[in-house]
Amino acid sequence: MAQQHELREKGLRLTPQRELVLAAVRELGHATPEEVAEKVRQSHPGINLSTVYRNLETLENVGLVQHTHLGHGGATYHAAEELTHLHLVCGICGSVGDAPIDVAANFVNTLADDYGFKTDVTHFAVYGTCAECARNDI
Amino acid sequence: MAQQHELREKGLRLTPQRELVLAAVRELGHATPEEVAEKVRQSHPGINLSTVYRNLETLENVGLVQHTHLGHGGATYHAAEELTHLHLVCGICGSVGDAPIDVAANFVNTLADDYGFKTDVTHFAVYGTCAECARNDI
DNA sequence: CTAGAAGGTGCGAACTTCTTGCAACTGGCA
DNA sequence: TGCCAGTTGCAAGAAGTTCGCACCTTCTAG
Repeated sequence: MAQQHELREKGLRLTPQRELVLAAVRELGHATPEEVAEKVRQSHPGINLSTVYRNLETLENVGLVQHTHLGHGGATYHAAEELTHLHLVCGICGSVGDAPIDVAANFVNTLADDYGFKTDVTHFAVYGTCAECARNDI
Repeated sequence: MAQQHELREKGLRLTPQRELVLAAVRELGHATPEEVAEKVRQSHPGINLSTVYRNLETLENVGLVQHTHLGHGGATYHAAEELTHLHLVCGICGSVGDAPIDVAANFVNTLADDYGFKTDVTHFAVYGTCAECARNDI
């Protein structure tokens, strides 16, 4: 498995829990710590929530996952490979849609040129109303 | 005072606590509930945190204030009048800068046209690195 | 193949932040 | 002036996250 090397290469020890947490994040796309824990428990019921939190933090430190704030309270984690799109969070139904990064390229460049602000596009959620809710609402 | 009318006009009862909460939000620009509470306590020490939370919620319902997610955990509140700019949150120093809404106009239009997504520009924080930290970091 | 050190895990307790129930109080209207 | 609904303060409670500590597992070296 290439996956094993991934962790080892980062100087991490290869534990079942760690592999499971990483696999869960990848499978879920984006998930809260608790969702990750729930997913992991399907194959490894005894895993502790603290362990999930610690592993998410560890994996984030080595760049394999990353967290984003999707609005309400807690952070949401993604696999690093998936950070190629923006998140469109609907304030009404709570759904999270995707859009390719380049729709924001212009915006990012403007901020960089005019304000010297280096935007981390993958980290911010775009808040608003999704197409479906907009249709129902009006 | 016009401020009194504001609250009355919205069908709210005029209490000292409520006025103070609104005044605090306006004065602080953007603040967490706890910061608002702290501010209010300078002139009215006995105020309860619950009261601040409830008033922020009430004021938001009538459109006098609004909350935004600036990243870590809790919500941040603004006076409605101030929602004419974006928030540029620096992930390193934590500072919150401003930029006029129109820098995002293009971006917003693209999302609306291509995805039917109605972006609430004032609600989302733009995450990244501010000019100062970018300078120190590189 | 085995033993030891470093690192990781589980568990429980503590924290922080925010919410809720309830009794007492107060602003606004008649 | 007096009543009623809306508000407040207090305290308990829920949710999400972190921390300390003892035990266990992985990896390295011999």
